[in-house]
Amino acid sequence: MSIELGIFDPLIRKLSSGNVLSTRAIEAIRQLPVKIKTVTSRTKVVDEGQNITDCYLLVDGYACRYKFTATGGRQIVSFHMAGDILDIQHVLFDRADHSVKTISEAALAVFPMAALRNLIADHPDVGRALWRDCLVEASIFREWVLNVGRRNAKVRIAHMLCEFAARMEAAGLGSPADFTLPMTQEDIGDATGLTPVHVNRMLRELTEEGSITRDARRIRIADWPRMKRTADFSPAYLHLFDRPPAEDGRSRESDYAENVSALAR
Amino acid sequence: MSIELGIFDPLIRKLSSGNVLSTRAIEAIRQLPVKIKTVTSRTKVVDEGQNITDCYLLVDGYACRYKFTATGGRQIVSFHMAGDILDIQHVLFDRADHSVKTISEAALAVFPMAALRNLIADHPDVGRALWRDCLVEASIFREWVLNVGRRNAKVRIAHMLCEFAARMEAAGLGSPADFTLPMTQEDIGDATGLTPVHVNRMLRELTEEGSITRDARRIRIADWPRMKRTADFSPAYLHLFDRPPAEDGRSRESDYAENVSALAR
DNA sequence: CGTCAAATTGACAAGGCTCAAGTGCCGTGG
DNA sequence: CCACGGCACTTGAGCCTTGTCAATTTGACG
Repeated sequence: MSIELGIFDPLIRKLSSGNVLSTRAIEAIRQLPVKIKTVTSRTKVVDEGQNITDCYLLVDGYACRYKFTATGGRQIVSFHMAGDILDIQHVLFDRADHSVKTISEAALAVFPMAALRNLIADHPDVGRALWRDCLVEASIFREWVLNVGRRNAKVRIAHMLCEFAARMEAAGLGSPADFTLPMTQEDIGDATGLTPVHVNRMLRELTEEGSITRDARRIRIADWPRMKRTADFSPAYLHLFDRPPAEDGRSRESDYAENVSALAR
Repeated sequence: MSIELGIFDPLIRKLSSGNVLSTRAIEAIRQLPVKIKTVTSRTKVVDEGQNITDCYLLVDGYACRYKFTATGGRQIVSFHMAGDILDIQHVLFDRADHSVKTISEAALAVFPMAALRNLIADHPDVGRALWRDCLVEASIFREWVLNVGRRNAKVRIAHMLCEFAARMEAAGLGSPADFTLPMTQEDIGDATGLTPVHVNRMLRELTEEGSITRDARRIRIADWPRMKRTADFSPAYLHLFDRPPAEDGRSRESDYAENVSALAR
């Protein structure tokens, strides 16, 4: 993939699902004054407490957001992939309430937050699309609270893997049949509130059951229907196939994609 | 409190913090065509999977949002108080991904979601304020993931109580010295991912240490500084005292309240 | 071929859950 | 006014899921 050409395509793709973006707005996004930065794995992008002036769009690779307890426990609160803005909340906040780092080699598009604010002021539909994206993220956070709060270790890990796979497919980065997931077992533990040791035990069980396969430190979902069942996973909360709500009283009849993948079933 | 007069005041108060709302916008909010509904405790307001056409503003009392696992485990993902819109995400979603119910007697202001959409289209500052409010909520969800994922039972419960107290003070509903919290021990368990039995044991410990007092099924925070310490609670993630970010390149010098309460320290 | 991070495995400990049996408070009906 | 019923709260005993600690193996890469 040529980085120069399609930097904003995954973002635009995402913002256009569940929303209608004007071609003017799409053009304005493409005109954002970006610099491309390529970084190694485990590079910190945002630091908790920091004042934010730049906006980071993940163009390639993977990242996560995380927080710490006073005793040093780390909790990953979300994973990110191409097309995700890593610090969108700083459009309206001045200070970071959590940190962000890459979990693989990654390419980032950096531009001034002020440019994004101006773009939103000129194009309300972009603001609406970004707001919607934040609402999807909030829905995912709710599911994570449920996941960590009420599911046991195996289900919890399986659910996290399913969600990541579903989001990757939705982002056009692969199909569940042949996923390889980028995170380490420690990352999985930090995301699910478990120790890496116990993650390892549960991954072994999932492997023995035939739900996943593992080689070269990469996890692959081998049996999606089975995995989905053990994971208690139903992707409605990702709002991937929602229609845009009617703008006002009138209901809007669009040729909205009935393109419901295997994931949604 | 006269319900007829001040229905929207807590909401407007909240939206005006960290944002500048025009007087026109405030007037438009006050003109929303509402019906007041008073309901008993444990009344369902929104049901998962439901199509949403109405918007519910909590005027008085308390509510929570929750989800279930396949095995029937309930997880509360947030608590709400006067001034909170209970289903704001349905401005942009057509389908509820979780349920909402009251946890006390409550008064609700109901109006068509379409009216809110029109209001936002006419007043971008209202949209921005609501977006910001959703971002604060997302930040709270992140903290809950951390809380449930990485803190032990006692700290977890203490943290949840501190957060609720801080939000109540910010909403003008009392000061930490004399809070009474509305939720049952089962609610606390469902919010923290614990069983009610274990919640009871931890509350006893917190009581014996002098952090809280309890009578007539109400919990009161007795020693705020101590409680804050055991809870690992620092309220930055609530974004209560953030300044509004500069709209564009220019930095904005407003007489923004330096009114930092005991909670922030 | 040495180094380092990630993964793996075992033995043991413990935090939190389950089950079970109460107690206390409060509203309701007789 | 009192008895009853229901719900929330309490408490104890034993178990189980997950954590802790420690040692070892594997794989990637210079």
